Amino acid sequence: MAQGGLRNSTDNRHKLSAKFTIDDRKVDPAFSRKQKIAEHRKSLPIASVEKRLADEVRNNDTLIIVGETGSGKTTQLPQFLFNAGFCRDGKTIGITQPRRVAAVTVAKRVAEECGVELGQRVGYSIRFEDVTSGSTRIKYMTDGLLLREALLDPYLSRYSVIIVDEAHERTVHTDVLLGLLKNVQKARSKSFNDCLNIEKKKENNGTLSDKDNGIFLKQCQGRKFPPLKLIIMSASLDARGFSEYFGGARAVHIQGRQFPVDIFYTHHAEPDYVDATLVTILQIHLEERPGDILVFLTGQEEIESVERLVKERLQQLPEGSRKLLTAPIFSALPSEKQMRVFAAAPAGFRKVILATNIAETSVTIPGIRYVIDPGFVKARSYDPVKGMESLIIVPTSKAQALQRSGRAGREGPGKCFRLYPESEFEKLEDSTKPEIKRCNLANVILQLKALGVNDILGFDFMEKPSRASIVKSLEQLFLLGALTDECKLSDPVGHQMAQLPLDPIYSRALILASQFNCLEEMLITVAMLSVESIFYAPREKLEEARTAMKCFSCPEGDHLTLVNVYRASNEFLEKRTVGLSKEKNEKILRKWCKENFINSRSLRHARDVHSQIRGNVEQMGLRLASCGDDMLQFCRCLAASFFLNAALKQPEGTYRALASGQVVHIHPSSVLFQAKPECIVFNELVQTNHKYIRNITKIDYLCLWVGLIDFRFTLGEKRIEN
DNA sequence: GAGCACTGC
Repeated sequence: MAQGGLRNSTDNRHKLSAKFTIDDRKVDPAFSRKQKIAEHRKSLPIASVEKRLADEVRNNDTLIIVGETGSGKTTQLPQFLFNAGFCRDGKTIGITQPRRVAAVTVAKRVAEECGVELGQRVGYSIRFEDVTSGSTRIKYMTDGLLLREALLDPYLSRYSVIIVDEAHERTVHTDVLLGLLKNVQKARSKSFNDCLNIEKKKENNGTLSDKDNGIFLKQCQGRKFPPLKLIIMSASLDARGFSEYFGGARAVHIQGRQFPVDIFYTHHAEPDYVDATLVTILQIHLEERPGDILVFLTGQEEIESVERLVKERLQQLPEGSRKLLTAPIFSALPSEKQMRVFAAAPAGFRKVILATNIAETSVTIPGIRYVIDPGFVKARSYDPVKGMESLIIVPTSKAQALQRSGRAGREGPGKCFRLYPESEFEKLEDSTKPEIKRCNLANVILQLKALGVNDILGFDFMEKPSRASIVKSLEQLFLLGALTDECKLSDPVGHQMAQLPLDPIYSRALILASQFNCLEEMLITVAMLSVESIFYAPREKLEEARTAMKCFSCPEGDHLTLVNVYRASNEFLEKRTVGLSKEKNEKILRKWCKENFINSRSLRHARDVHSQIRGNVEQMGLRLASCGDDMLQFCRCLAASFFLNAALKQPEGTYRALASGQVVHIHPSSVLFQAKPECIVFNELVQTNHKYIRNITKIDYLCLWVGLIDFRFTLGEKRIEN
């Protein structure tokens, strides 16, 4: 099997692959591809420790693996465990990823390496897409999806091993999952030991006490669960936190394969990092050897302004030095435009990619040799007292700076220019604050309650959110009717809300809408509110975009405007695409979106969410009716669901949010930006330059009270039932 | 007068 011996060093890898490239011409391409894959697998740093790793997993119920970039841990470890017999008895190895793309691409790669069809032995499962079957033994999935699975199968009984990958990113889902897995692991070992004891007793004297029987039935339901093996994989060098959390679990380190990256710092702090960025881009372009540049900026506005400035400065250079192309990338950019960053620059040209932190982890761009890191990031934080989120620009952490510089060493040696002095680097936080400590917890709490965790304040989080934050979210859930006076999930409202993959306030709106006879409209509304920016207005076509938006705009506000967009897209599809293939359909819809300045990725996502949620509410038996032209009915329902987000106009034209008393401004993207009605409900409050409220609908002041009374009535009803 | 990045049976 190991022909030519196992070689790990980078040099050998290059020699081997070069040799096989030449041989390709003579042999069957499929065969040579197989050979190449086999050689690649053997060359990975992790390959030489296959047996050791399998032993470690066999001997430790929990294992922390620190694997540097390029170690091959994500693709190889599940295969090693499969080969070592961890899937006997039809059990599955589950690997979670924070992002959908990663789950899909890794699963495809591993299926190919195993030489099996995707969805058979190797598969993936993400929202809207399940490519697994009864024979799937290696299953890649998003961490959010595994959390949802736990609602149905609290012991996660089909899994023998669960691998939590990219745990260092510390997303909310990862953190909740870690706490949950810790409990599942405990419960499964207990059930296993109890079963063993009971079986021993049976063998010895054939009698069982009632207590034993109770445990046997309750915990094992007639079968014993084998202990759950847990593997936490992280790319951060510090495994201590994970190890301590899992009771001093063993940690192993796997070397990576990265090319060296030289780090440069400035001598002094830069007063204007945008200007410093500009100077550095041009300096690299004029003085360094060929290779593309990746620049990390904080947001769309900054990216667009740097792009403009680069173009201006280039005009001042001699003609021969102007061969520099800019390519922006950020999440809200339509996919067609995002694709431009992946296209190679024409011969003689250098490409400079201006990116948000989307390029830190989510997308990998080939050809990068230089990274410019001004050292800032736009981050979300949450103030539980004000109930307000904010998006503010803050310095990166050390780990983030490291991740960014690593982007220059994917294909060869690179350089990273940090636009701050080395002394400043030392002052940075080691790692970014986990998301769970800076977001609204209503959703997390609802999920935990549904999983049977009643004492949220006592839940064993790796890093516990503040008491204030937990209490605020409990209060919000109570006000929405999801929790009873005893802080238990209410029946049926709380259980229904937990079942819906939506923000609790949206779930509540859907349940109310079935009583207001406008569930059809509310379904569309929450689907559209659940996705990122439906409208896309590039700076250079702002006027055109505004005109396009007017066609959909509804005087009542943004919610019904979104409904109009959704319905218009539906009508368009029904008229134009009868009998066309799915691909043609997609294409023609993308064209329609472009003409109407709508982000087709967002609309597509909203359509997926809509069809999923419609299935959910139908299953719950909610009444799917339309209010037709009776806008008042819809607005009353909005008022009743979003009463926590009501605001009143003040004499100066600003608004006061009723729940928190804060002064807020209508976001300029709202159709009501100029109309300024007296009484409104809003979808979200986010502080950027101002405290902005987004997605707003005008309501009658009376509606708000009627809504509140309706709400109290239903709450009262619920109490009586309880 | 303006939108970091992810995710959900």
